[in-house]
Amino acid sequence: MAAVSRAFSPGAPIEAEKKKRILAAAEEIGYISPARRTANAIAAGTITLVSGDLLNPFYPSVVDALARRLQDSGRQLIVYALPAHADVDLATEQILSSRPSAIIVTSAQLTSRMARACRQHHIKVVLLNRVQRDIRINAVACDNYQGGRDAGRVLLERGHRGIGLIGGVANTSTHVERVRGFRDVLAEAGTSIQAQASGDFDYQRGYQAAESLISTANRPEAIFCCNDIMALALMDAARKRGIRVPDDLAVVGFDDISMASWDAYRLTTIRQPVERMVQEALTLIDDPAIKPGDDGITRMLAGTLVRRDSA
Amino acid sequence: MAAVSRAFSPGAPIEAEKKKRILAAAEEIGYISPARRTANAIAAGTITLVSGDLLNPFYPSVVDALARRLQDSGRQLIVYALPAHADVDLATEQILSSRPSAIIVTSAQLTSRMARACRQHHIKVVLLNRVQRDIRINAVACDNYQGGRDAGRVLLERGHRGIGLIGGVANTSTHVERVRGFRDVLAEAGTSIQAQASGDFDYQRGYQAAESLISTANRPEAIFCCNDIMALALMDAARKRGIRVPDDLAVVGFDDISMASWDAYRLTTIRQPVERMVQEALTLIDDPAIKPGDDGITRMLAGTLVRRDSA
DNA sequence: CAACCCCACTGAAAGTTTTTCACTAGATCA
DNA sequence: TGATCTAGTGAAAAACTTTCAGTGGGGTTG
Repeated sequence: MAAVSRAFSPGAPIEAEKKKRILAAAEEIGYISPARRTANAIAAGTITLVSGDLLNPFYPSVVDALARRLQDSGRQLIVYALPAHADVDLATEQILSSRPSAIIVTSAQLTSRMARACRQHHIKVVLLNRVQRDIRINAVACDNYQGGRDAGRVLLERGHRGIGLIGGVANTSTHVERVRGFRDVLAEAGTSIQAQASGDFDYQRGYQAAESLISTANRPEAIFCCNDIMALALMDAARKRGIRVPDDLAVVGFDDISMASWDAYRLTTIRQPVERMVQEALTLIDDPAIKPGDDGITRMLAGTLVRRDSA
Repeated sequence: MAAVSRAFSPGAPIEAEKKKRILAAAEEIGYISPARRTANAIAAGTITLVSGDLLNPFYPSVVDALARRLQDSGRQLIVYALPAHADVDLATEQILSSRPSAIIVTSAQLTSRMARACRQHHIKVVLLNRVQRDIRINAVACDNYQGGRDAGRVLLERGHRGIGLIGGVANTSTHVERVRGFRDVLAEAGTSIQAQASGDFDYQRGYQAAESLISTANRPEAIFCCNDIMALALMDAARKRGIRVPDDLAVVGFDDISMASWDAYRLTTIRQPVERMVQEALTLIDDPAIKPGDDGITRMLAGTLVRRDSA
């Protein structure tokens, strides 16, 4: 049928109504036009990474690890950079238009609309370094709760009282879980968070949050920062005021970005196993037993406490 | 002819020799199979970035800027991560197999073999932050020579004698030009580089190079580092030895990565105009007057001296 | 107001490309 | 050594796209 061919050729002259009916019928019987077939074949070797925050050094390390692994298996990595704090909806159309075999979302909020669209198109989705309870979706993350506990334990061990917290973006699992673990371990020791500020997971805001915490009369003796960038900002803010780390102020971060090991900081932090997280994400994607429509599987990997000099 | 169809279908059973003859004949008469036509159409909206050093924070800022711009024009960014110091040849096959409309190479050595292959396939290539004299190819770069001069001028202005240099990877234009500009401006002032070490453009090696320079009896009063990461390493090494910056040692870097502005460093550096470099690269790619086979056009953009506290 | 033209859309038919099928020749293995 | 397998083949069938010659509004002109 000529009309069918026309329905599948973008720009061909065909009545919108008829085209819609043809497309619907095609969907029904599972017909795929040859053009789409080749497009699918190409896209099969392609994985899209959607990242919201490439300027935080943690995420480039993810991009790097992912790109290398995909290259090893002859596949390609498409990178989408979202504006900070944006959810994925904005780019849904564009991301789906390339019909990748899978999408990895990191540092960004997935929406149920997008999740539905991906299921419909049989595209696997894996959240990396995020877990979302509102949507049933595959996810790989570091055990943020345990990491938060470890951070708390380090600070308690050293006998600190007056413990503060610099949080990240409130509605992210990375923030929520880390804080929950931290708070729980303090509670078990009969204490609690004395002062708290939000640093939005970035340096500038982290710096502001740090200042607000350490400029008060009874400033905390120890502060847990929900990621390393904010911890480094805190250390910078402390240095500026002549507050010595760790003597006057103990600092623990989370991620173990490369700067954390630099001499200027020597930050004690929880290392996320980036390589293994990427590997797990690809395992979820490559496992044929896991279907795009399946319920969410969450793979939790343990972080490692890295003791340096800041706590 | 069935054989023709098979010649164009990857994986179809056909003798290699026959396939080659068919493809050659097709090339001759300008025949393109429908499958390849759709493949080309898809690839037209795609640009491949080949990067050698995503772990240096300068390059993620390039990825970010590039991804955003491409998204705005409805295109996609494929990222290839090369092992450090590798040339592009390793990945040539894989990179070309996706037939992107253009390739942007940053922080990696292009080979003439790859350049030839791209020309053959009508794929535009732009070098970003690199210039190669051995190959006629389009390039966009910051004016590294002028940047080197600016760095030298800053150190001379402050009356420093005993000026040192920490270089990057020796055979890169970024290293060569920056050093040349730096050396020239010193020579014009009747002085020269007193001590020099190579830091390979990365933190660890930069740290080692820094130690070798500042642990000598008559250590330099001022050091120019060919990129920011090495400058930060130098500052860390200096701090460890109790050498105060800028009082005992002035430091100038190059790039203006985000950490350079952090309170721990406040590094004086030459800012590369990343956004404009990316924009220029895309202009070169999108300008239909510039053909893939053309001689290399080099667009040089001025860097900006950013004076902070380190010099 | 009717004749005319233009245009988007169409099915039939022609053209093109892919897939299937039946077969062959060489490689592999018990 | 014979059975079996595999990669490769042309012919034919099937699938798909493009061309072509309408067709029937909707507007425009005489």
